[in-house]
Parts: sequence; C-alpha cells; structure tokens
Amino acid sequence: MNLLPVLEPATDDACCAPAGTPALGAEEAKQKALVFKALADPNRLRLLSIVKAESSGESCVCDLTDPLDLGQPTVSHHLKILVEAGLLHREKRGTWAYYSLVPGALEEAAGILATL
Amino acid sequence: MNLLPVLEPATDDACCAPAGTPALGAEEAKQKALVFKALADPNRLRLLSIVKAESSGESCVCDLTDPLDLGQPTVSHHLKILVEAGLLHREKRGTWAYYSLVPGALEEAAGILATL
DNA sequence: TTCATACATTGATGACCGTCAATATTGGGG
DNA sequence: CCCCAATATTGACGGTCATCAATGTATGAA
Repeated sequence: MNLLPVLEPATDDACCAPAGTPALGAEEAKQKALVFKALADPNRLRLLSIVKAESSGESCVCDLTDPLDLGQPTVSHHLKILVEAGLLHREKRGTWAYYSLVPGALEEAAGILATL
Repeated sequence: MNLLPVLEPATDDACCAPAGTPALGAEEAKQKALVFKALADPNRLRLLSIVKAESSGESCVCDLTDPLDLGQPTVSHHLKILVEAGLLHREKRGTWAYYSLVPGALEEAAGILATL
C-alpha cells in the first residue's frame, strides 16, 4: 500500500538515513487524527461508554446529561463531535434524539493503531 | 468490574431511565483520554508511523525532523508528549537520542476502545 | 579548552477547544 | 393557535495547544 523509502545503503557519516516518503502521508495522518481528536476528551469517552452499556443500544440526551456533570448544551456539543467523527449515529424520534454506536466504528479506530 | 446500574423497570413517563453510576468513571475517563490526546495530532501519528516502519526499530531525531515539515524544537516537543503518554521510549547514546515504540503500547491503546 | 553538533528547554503568539448562559428550533398536547 | 418539553445553535470567555525563534545543555572532536 505504501511505497517504502528506497532504503539507502547507509550514509557513511552516521545517523539520519532515509527521509524519502514518510510512512504516513500528511493528508492521511490529518484524517486519522480526527478520530482520535474526538476520543481525546474524558466526557466524550464517558458518553461512548454509556451508550455502549445501554442494553437497548441507544440513549437519548437526557440519559446522557445527568451522569456527566455538564449542562445540556455541552452534552449536545460533544455528541455532535462524536457523530461527525463517525462514532455515533443520531436518530430523532418525536421530541427525543437517540444516539447509538456506529457498528464497527470503534474497532475501525483501533485498527488505525494496528496499521500505523 | 463495573457495578451495573439497577436497570429500572422503565419509568411510566418515557425516556430517561437509569442515571446511576456511569459505565466509565470520571477519573478513569480522564486517564484514558490522555493516550488519545497524544494520538490526536497528525504529526504525532506520522512520528509513530516512521518509528514503527524503521527496520532497526528506532529512529533518531534527525530521521524524524526531515520528513515532517516542522522545526527541530517542535519535533522534540511532540516526541516528549509521546514519551509521556507511554507510547515511545527514549534512549540517549552519545549525541543522538533514539526513539522506539514501547512494546504493546499501541495494542493497549486499541484495547481501551474495545473495552469502553 | 575551545568549537561544532544533536537535542532539549523557554517564552511568545495565534489558533483551537470545552464550557456555560441565552436563544432558537422542533414536535406534541390542549 | 398557543404553550411546554427536548434538543440544537450561538456567542462569549478562559484555558490549552501547536508552532517557532532564541537559548541552553551535553557530547565528541580538534
């Protein structure tokens, strides 16, 4: 998938050999960092945890506002970030909004680390 | 490991059932978020990628400064963050500093996602 | 000891982020 | 149509972060 750098025969001087194309491209790295940015907040981790623990597979915002010590707008903000990161799915039914894990999304995030 | 919430028989009103203890505690979440904070930067992902791709298993700073479009102090700063997150190991030999992946660290980070 | 190299640290700056209060929007019920 | 409940959006504020230029530190060589 990645063209490996040419793997120089070792410069006679010392350290600092390859350079060439870095293993992970700049754009690719930026993209992958987005997922971890979404995961890099304690309250968002707790949100994911609560949604995952729910037996029904989904939680409405009021289920999520109480356990965290945060105001409702802040929780909504975090949920939006998780949705935009592709980790949560949002479905509005009546007045309520139900959030559920996107199937395989967490595994995919874990996969990024395995294939760095 | 976690005491599950009592799982109310469903309040007659509608939504908003459990509350109780959130699946992931506040302190625990804060701790786990630290690793993802370290991973939440494109340049740090690239650094990890380069170190991992190196056949010798380690890279000195000059190997890392060129591929990224960053100054040497900035690279040093990112490396420090990765070391403090427990992802990289630093060993100084002579004038050079060699960085290598901490064995199992990336897998452990991936494990956090699996056991949220 | 003096100099050059490799790397780390400091201080400053501009950008981004988490949080809240206030307000807007949407949907259901009377 | 009007009111209320649930959620989203906006604007503002304080804190953190990524980056760089300048400087400090340590190691090896002359």
